[in-house]
Amino acid sequence: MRADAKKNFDHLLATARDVVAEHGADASLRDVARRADVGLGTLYRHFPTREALLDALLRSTFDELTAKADELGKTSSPTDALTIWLRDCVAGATQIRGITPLMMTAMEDPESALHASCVTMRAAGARLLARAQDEGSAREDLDGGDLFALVGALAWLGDLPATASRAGHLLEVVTSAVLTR
Amino acid sequence: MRADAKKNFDHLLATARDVVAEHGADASLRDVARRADVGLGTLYRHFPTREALLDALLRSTFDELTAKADELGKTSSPTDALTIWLRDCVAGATQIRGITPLMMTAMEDPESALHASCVTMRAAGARLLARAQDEGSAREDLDGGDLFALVGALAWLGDLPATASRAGHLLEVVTSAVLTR
DNA sequence: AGAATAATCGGAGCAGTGCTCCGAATATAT
DNA sequence: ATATATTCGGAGCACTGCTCCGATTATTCT
Repeated sequence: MRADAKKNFDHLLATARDVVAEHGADASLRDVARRADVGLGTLYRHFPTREALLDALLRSTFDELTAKADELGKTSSPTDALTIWLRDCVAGATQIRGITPLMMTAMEDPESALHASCVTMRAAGARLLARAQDEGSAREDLDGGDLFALVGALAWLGDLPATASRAGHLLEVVTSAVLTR
Repeated sequence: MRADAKKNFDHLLATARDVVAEHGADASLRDVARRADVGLGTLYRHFPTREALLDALLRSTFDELTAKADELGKTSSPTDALTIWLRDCVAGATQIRGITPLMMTAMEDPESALHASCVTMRAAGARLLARAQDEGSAREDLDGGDLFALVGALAWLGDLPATASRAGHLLEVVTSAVLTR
């Protein structure tokens, strides 16, 4: 990678973080390029799709979440592990406003740049869920996809002004529905 | 209202129903006007905002839902009433793909054409919830807004291809969390 | 009936979007 | 210093929501 290319890449990423923090996941890509003092073509070469850009912004968060799932699976009780991980997961997805629809869509689209991260996270959650189910402390009629859907829905509520303030409480309610004791 | 105006109004509404069924709530309004063989200005005069158009499409459904809530409040047990109404409510909101974000936003914006309908529905749900709470069969730490949020989130899941098939089941899970026995 | 009027129509126009494409600029290798 | 391969940047296309206003037409009045 050429030196100037890397410079632009890094600068774009940093600028994108700001712009996305302000305007959410549907932020204008033109705006990102403008504020990074870079041509639109440059942005699109480094990040061919919006998903690619968002993936670059979220990759570290997502990796931490899957790592944390595995760690919790060893150090905490099945119930605690699920509770904590669900909370962190929702918090992670709430990092970027408006990303939940993209994540859910990416689940079914192998071409999406977000696909891999999402599938990995779903699997990590599924392991925690299975552990709790084996112990008898989680509903049997749920799978990893269901858990992911619930996380997405709760993160979605956290994004909306009308429901953001209650999202935390609703997370508790839903968690209590997943757990059987 | 002039005769030609009424003709266009009705025709626009019918066309909008088709287009929205195909492309969801973010359908191109230009497209609606085109397919109705009507100028763009005509569409915007009859329906100044997208919300106004969607409200016209959903008004009857919403009215039926609030009516049904009141009826269920008299004829069914608190538990049954809530269960049935939640199901119908989600089904109603799933009628138009992508309308849930608009509904949630409308809750907080008195200017929105959808505001009135949404507030009325929330109130209807709140009454059913309160009845169940009085009987001790619903969680005490929920209010009408929470119920509305949960309905919205479930309808949202019903809209997404990745989760649509499990939305029905997740509705059961959430319902069981709202009800305490 | 014919004319005056007021309501309605329809689309040009503006500012914005995502995305592509390619000539110009430039970093790197020779 | 020259040649080459990469990278740059923005013009351009097709679309969007939305406004505005001259032309058209239904209705009313004489």
